[in-house]
Amino acid sequence: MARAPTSLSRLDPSREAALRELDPLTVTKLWDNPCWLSFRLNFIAFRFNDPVYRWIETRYGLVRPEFVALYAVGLRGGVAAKNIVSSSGLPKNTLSRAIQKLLQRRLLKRETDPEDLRSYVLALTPAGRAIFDETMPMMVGQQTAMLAALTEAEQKQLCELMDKMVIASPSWPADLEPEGTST
Amino acid sequence: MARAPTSLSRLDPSREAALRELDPLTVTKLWDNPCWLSFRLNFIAFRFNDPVYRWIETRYGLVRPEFVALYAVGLRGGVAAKNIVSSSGLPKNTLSRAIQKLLQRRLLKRETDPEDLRSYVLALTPAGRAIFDETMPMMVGQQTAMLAALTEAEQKQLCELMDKMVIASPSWPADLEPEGTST
DNA sequence: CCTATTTGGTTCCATATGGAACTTGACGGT
DNA sequence: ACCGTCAAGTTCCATATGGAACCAAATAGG
Repeated sequence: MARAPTSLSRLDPSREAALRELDPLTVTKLWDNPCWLSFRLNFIAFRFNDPVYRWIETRYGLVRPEFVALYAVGLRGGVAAKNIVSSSGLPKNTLSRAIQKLLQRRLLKRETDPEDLRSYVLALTPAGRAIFDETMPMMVGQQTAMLAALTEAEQKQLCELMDKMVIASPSWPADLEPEGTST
Repeated sequence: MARAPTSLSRLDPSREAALRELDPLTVTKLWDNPCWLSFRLNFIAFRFNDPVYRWIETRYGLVRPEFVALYAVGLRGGVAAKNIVSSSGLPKNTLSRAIQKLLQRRLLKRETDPEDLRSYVLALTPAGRAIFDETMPMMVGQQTAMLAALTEAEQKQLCELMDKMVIASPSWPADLEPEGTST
């Protein structure tokens, strides 16, 4: 598979239009790149993340890791920082700071976990919940816009395919050998 | 669509296994999150980017924006910095620095573009090409591992669905209104 | 042509980031 | 009960990052 499976297959007019809109290098990365998966993932994710985080930043002054934390707690109250760390991939000190900021701004509250005195159980304050409730429709809206090119059935397919991958993810290599370090 | 279309549908054993492997908050973000698309994209992309960039960093001492530039030029020689900027979403000063570093290390060479004297045409040196040629199989390998959970047909489907989205991308909102700023 | 505006690339500087060390509590083995 | 190891969260500090100003060349428009 030297190029993406859909490399230069059909030259329909909508594709032509897209090619004209996009930078030539972007076109190469998307359609003439053996690593089509990662580039398309990053491309689509970026088109979501970038406007969404900019909106949140200008509207609430919340920087990305802060919103990550707020969103996580909004989605599932009672979590601890470590959960947010392992679900987000952000370093733990970055999240520690983000949580401090949210505590200062009274968007988050926390109390020590009686099960483990090192750990804290996090919850949204009403103010935090208000932000969560306001951002959610915006994010869903962006998602809907991005999925609009697909039919309902295709959206379901996409969801299920990603689902399969996610379920298989524990078996993916998380560390690549530094070369020839075979067992 | 209050949760992901595949929320808690089938409770097959492979899913059970995945649920046990993953942090409970990750599970919530993946399967009980109205914004399933963005989280799954980021999740899968992260599982690719993180090991790949760590490998490159430890092996060649190339940091992410540096490798982004090197890879871009490897994929399509003769591009300029601006192309890399617009295809990667990285800020232009970050890329300027990355390119400087690659020039110093003689992985990249450049000459002023006769068409536009402000601009430079970039190309890989043999040393740069060597790195490109070595990293490519590793990246393709990681991609293959990640796609292994899908059948050939499903891989094709996934590729085509992402293709459709990418083609539609120029019509997605790139800036979200700061609220109620209707036309 | 000459000026006004835009664009490719670089530089400046305040700030965010993340590795590593640290503190305190949990846990396993003896 | 005691010690070594590990894990949750914080702090330290060197470095990366990215907005904004900048320079030089291109392009537009009178």
